[in-house]
Amino acid sequence: MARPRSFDREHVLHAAERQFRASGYNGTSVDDISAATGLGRGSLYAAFDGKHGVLLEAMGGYFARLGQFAPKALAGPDEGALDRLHGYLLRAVHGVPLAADVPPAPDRAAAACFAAKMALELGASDPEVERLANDCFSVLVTAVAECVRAAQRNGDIDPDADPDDLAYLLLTIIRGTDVVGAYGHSPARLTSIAESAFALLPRPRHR
Amino acid sequence: MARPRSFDREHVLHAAERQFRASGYNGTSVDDISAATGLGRGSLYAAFDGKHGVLLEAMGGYFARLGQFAPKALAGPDEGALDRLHGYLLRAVHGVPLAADVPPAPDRAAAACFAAKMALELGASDPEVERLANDCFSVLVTAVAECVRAAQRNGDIDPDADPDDLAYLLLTIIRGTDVVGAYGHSPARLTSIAESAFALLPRPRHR
DNA sequence: GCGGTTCTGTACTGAGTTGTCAAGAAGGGC
DNA sequence: GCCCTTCTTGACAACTCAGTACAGAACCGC
Repeated sequence: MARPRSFDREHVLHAAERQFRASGYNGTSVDDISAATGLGRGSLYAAFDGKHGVLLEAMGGYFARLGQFAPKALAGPDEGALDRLHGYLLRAVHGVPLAADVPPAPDRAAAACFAAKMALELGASDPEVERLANDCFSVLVTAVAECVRAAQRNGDIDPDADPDDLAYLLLTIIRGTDVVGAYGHSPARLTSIAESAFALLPRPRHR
Repeated sequence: MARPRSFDREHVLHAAERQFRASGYNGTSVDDISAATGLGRGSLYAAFDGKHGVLLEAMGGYFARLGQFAPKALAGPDEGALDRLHGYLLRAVHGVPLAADVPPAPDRAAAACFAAKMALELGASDPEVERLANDCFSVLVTAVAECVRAAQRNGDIDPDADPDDLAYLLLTIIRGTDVVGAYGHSPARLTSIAESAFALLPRPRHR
């Protein structure tokens, strides 16, 4: 029996995420968020807990999104595992889109993994962000490692290789393209890096 | 016939670099720089051109430092090239030190490549920084590619592999560890990533 | 349609920010 | 030892920022 909220919480967090990813945390003011979301300051402070609260919740939403889409892109039958890995790698080096159906931002630095950008900007001075960011990374590592195991079962990747080590390495490469992309390199260069990485995957020895 | 400058320009840029790398660009105020360098505001604005000018000059110094030390670590006779590459990789994943004789910062995010941090934080909105950062990257890619070529001549790396592609990939991995390190992963994990990458280098096919 | 509760927008405060300026200090040439 | 030039210092004004408080609007149940 009270006035209902007039905004969509997820939509607001989405807009905030876009802003943070475009301008960084310290480069974004509450007024920027207010303008991007259309919400007044009062509502922002009531619904979230100020700027930092918005960041944490936006990162939480990002984490949930990753946890939903990455496994979906990588999980499946053993036969297609290597192909899925290939496709994932090729897509991932071009950034993380805001939503599944929109292309990543044209500015590659703004398309970089939200968690990566925040973790690198805020560093160890913000343990909450560091942990959330690491959670995002772990979800991806787990999904990739599972896909590697599937490819191994199918005889496409050397069974002696450690799937977790391989997953860490692949994710490190993907995060690296966030940085290399920020230097202004062309998408073609990033694709080339992805292909080089894929070509070096350890194949089974015989046959 | 005028009063000489009482501070060492390089020393000031060094302190500013440390500050920027620790707190990011937007997270660093002119007062922070002033405190870190011991210089007053007036001197800062006279000697450099405000905060942004200090950043550009600090990045210039960083670039010069890279251009001097990275080739020194990687260049040499063909025989030891693979070993040098291995050693470089193992060191690089733990960050870029402020000077050759000091260890990288304990906070891995603050030890990340200066250029990488600034490029990712400021993105395409600051073309000068983007270009300077890319210059830093290019110096490293060139040095690594040259070392790969030396290893190829020595029969330690598959001669069919493209040394430039390999160098891009290796540098992407190193930059990736800047991000993964910022997530809070242990140095041991970063070392393990470096070793995995090294193990996947394409070796010559027959013997 | 009325009351009560919650949401919304805006104005305000105090702290922190950048860039400038003027007055004083310091050193070299003569 | 004096003068001129440059450097240095600290203070200043204008502005932006984060967070708060208050007044008004909207909606639900009855």
